[in-house]
Amino acid sequence: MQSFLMLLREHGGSCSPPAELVTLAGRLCRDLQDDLTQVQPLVAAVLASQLRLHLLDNEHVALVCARVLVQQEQQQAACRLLEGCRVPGGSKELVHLWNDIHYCLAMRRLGVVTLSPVQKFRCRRRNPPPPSICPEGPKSRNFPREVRQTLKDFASGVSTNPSKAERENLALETGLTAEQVYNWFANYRRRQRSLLQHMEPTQKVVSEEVHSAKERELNPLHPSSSPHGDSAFVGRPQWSAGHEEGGPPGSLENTQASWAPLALALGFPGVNTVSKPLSARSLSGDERYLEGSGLDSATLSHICPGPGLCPLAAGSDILDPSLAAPESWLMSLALASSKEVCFQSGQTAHGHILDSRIHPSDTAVAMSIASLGDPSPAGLSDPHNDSPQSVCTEEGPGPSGGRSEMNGFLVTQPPLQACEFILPHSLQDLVPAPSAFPSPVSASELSHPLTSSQVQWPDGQASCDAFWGARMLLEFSGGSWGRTIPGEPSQQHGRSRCGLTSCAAQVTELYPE
DNA sequence: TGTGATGATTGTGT
DNA sequence: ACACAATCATCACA
Repeated sequence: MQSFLMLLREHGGSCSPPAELVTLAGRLCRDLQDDLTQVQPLVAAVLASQLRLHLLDNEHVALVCARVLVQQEQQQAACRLLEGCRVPGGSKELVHLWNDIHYCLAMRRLGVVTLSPVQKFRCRRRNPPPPSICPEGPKSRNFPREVRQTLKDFASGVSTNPSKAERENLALETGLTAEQVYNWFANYRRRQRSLLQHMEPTQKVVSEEVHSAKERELNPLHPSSSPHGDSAFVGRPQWSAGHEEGGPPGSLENTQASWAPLALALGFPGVNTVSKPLSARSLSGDERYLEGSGLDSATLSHICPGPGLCPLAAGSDILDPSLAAPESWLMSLALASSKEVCFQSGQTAHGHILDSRIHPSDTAVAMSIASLGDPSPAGLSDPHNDSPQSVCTEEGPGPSGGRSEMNGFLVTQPPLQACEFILPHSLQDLVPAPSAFPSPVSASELSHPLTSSQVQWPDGQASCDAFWGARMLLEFSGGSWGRTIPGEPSQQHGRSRCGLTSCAAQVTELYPE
């Protein structure tokens, strides 16, 4: 201290201090910053010196001098000091002190001894730190819009529960830390759950449907098994337990596939089911396949010829026998394996064929709607115009140009490959495999949620498959699904996120020529 | 200024 | 290490 004071006197008249003097002042202030009484002579000498502006450019010197001024009730002088210094790169501690000074002034003005967090925040907003100590200016605490969009896209398209590797990738992609990515998804999951709880009525409708579907499986004669038993679902395809009677599962004539098992597989209540560890296996794949699909071995041999088809290779405890719908069961199966499952679930009442593929090992979600009847690049013409029975209804006006936006998802590339196998609802309903499928549209093209008006909803008599396709599109895009049936007071609607971890799905709705 | 959204932190349980 | 709930602090917006 003494040597510093001597050195300061020596160079007091010069226009710039030697580096040694500044370094010494900084070190003294850093070492003595917790003892303002001891450092007071230094502060007095610095503030009285012509070299003070140079010395105050040192963070520690400025901090100590401002603190001493505050201690002496000279808040305004402390603020002028902080405004006058030029600390390279700024200083968090100086900003902190700046804020503390203004909290103090605000408390005096308000006659209170403490400020609420909001009051502090508004105090900071009214008194932003000067560029001298915060050159970059106040920055938003929120992540940039693009970053949040990236995270949202991943959450709605791939998984709300990314693996460590996925989080690290996202961190690289967004410039966040892996911890921030982790926090974001934790908050996201929590807030989605909270949101769903607030949407209790909707959730209730869906869960009731799940319940009644299970009941119908157990007891086909149960009153609720009537397709018209629930006004909320009038006109909606229903699942019946046709395969329980030993026959093929659900022919189109007398049975319609169920939403409920699909909901289980797609992530309504079933998210946990699908995301359980895949290691535990108690049944062989064959056993599981038979048990889960409800299909007999003859049917199996008919539907399992395709390369890459996994069912017999993958048994897993994640499979819930209640997921008896072939589609949902296969989806579970695909998750249990690391291979691709491709299945085509049948033809709808309007001749629509829904093809679905699951690519568990792919982290991207791709999906497309294709029109085999219109393979032109235009692909954008509406294939549904030829289907007068199809109705496209919505709860309100969709976004302008919504239809064409939907068309934007119609595949414009020529069909590429043959489908690998067909899973009919019954052997009688077996539909000849289309010769080709289009390639999927990149997930990035689904970066915004679709609306109900942007997918083709089949009419109320159509098979579940077409509903499923439409709904999957909405859900994979992060949108909610909704459908109003003309003449019916109630709506079908819901919101869910696909719970397919590290899984990509392609849903292709095809129209035979 | 009130309010809802958002990011982070902490504590608990597995 | 992770999931989760509760909570806090911060922020944008009406």
